[in-house]
Amino acid sequence: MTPTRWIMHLDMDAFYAAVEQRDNPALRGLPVVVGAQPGGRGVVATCSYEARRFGIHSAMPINEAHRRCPDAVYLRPRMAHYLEVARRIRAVMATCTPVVEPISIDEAFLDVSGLGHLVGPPETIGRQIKAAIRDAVGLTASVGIGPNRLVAKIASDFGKPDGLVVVPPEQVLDFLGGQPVGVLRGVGRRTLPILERLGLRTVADLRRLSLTQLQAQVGPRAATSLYQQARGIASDRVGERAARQSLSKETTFGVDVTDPGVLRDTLRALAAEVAAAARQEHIAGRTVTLKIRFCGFETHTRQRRLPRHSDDARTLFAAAWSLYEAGHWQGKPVRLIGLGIADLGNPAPVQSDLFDGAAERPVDNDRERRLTVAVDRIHARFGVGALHRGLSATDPVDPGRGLDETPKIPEISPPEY
DNA sequence: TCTGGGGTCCTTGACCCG
DNA sequence: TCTGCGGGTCAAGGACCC
Repeated sequence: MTPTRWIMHLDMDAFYAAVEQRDNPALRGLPVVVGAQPGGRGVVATCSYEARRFGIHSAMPINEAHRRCPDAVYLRPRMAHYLEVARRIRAVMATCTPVVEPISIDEAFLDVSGLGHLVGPPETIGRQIKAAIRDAVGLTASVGIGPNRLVAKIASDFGKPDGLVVVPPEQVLDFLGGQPVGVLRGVGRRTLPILERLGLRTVADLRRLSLTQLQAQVGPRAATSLYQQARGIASDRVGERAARQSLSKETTFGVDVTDPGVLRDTLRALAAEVAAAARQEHIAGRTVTLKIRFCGFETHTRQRRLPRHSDDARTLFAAAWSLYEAGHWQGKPVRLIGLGIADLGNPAPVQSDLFDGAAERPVDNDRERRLTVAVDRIHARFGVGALHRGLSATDPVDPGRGLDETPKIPEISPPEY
């Protein structure tokens, strides 16, 4: 008989907001919203449980949150600080079990199957790790433990905040059956109304449908996934995260932009960021994607396949800019612009300017560095977002548009969170 | 309500080729 | 030469997640 696997899902409670409340006792007990600043464009990254009582939640437009609770404390995220706290939490997890798979900054799966004879039953393991995290960083975590990832994840959500829920194998069907269908992976804004229209509100309801019936409603892939999840069938593997498939950077303008010069400069800066990140990870992209969003949230993507893998900012920019020009969108107000690479592989040994007709040439790391330094200088001097306010992320090797000139700062607000 | 940023995966349609 | 078909690839969009 196969021994029971015990998979733990650990999720920090209202992580960013909890860190802020921990660091500043004056915020404790108050509604705290971390994300964009009210008045601008942006959303709630996370909020304290006090704020949730006003109906505020993650991903809600920040102005809607402000309408619901104007007296809340609105804070910008301090990502570097949260990452440091997360690093300490990971260190605690690593002392518990070597099999840890971080999912995001504030959650992870742990395989605790082998700890029974060392520590005790799953409840004891969960209690110990929660206490260790509280001792180390002064924050609460919610823990779910079950025979697989699906059950562990739903269990940790179920117990929030500061929860500890253990679901043994024999109770999986009962536990899942009472959950709303929305807890299943893949049931979101689109799929939920389809299921609700069929009168399927709980996972137990979903189990009444055959696989064929489900396929007719949501398509073959989603149906198979939902069919299995509803019966508690899911992976119990915990390990390394899958290799990265793509890498991208995008930015939303404070006010829609029509000036092609601003779009061009922004795209150039994004290409530099993507290239720098790619180089740091020793990867390169064969496919370049331009993402563009107009007013009204009309979003388009355009892709171009390069002759070879590239991590060169000029090559990425040239490809993306050619896609923009080919789109015939000139003059349309742009809300967001982004650049990404996919079809990842190793950087080609010799880079070339694939789109500007230049002969093959080695990577100009120094030029790349100068461009990055230039972006940093603009940010340091005029604040992060200066580029998006319309200040040119101009090529520092171009003396005609030097950084030491007094820049014009158009009345465009910086991008929100 | 008017919606960030960075991802993954899936579906669909166009196109090419045998 | 034309047509149909199926498979592979690519591009675009969408759904979803954190």
